[in-house]
Amino acid sequence: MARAKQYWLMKSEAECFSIHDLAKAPKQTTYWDGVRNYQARNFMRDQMKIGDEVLFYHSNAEPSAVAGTSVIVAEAYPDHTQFIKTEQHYDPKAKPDNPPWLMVDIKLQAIFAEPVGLDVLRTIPALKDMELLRRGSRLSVMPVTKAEYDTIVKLGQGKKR
DNA sequence: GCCAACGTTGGC
DNA sequence: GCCAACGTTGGC
Repeated sequence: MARAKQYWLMKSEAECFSIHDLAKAPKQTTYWDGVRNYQARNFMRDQMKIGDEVLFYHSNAEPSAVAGTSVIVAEAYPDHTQFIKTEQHYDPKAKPDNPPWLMVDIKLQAIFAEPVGLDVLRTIPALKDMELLRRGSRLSVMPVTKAEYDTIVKLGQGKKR
């Protein structure tokens, strides 16, 4: 039996790589490099599958917000940037025969008509248990429930007024 | 294996 | 730019 689709939230600094950069990328697809946290890596390595849907979150943004959705199009494989000295996320301890850091590929699905800001997320009772909203939460890749995902997508599509 | 020091994330 | 919270490092 097919495994149930899972839902995720991935953070990117809007200044660094925004959903608009993804929209301009070839095939509207990119590799998600730079994850250097074991918990986040383990989510990608062990649980992320092709077809899983992802909330694209802008951190350190004005305002910080979920900006849209994307879909996993390649499962975890070695992140080549860990071996490149000039890369921001270069890891001098990474061994090519056993690379610790992985990445996935994501493809744009939709840019929200109305980005859903952190302040809005905090006001929604159905979202109160989200990892993102936990005090001190710093994970850059984290699971969300289908209910949370659907709630945020609905907000992002915007209401007719 | 403890834990202090340090570095990073990310909201504000 | 500040700083709280957290992860990582390294001395012991």
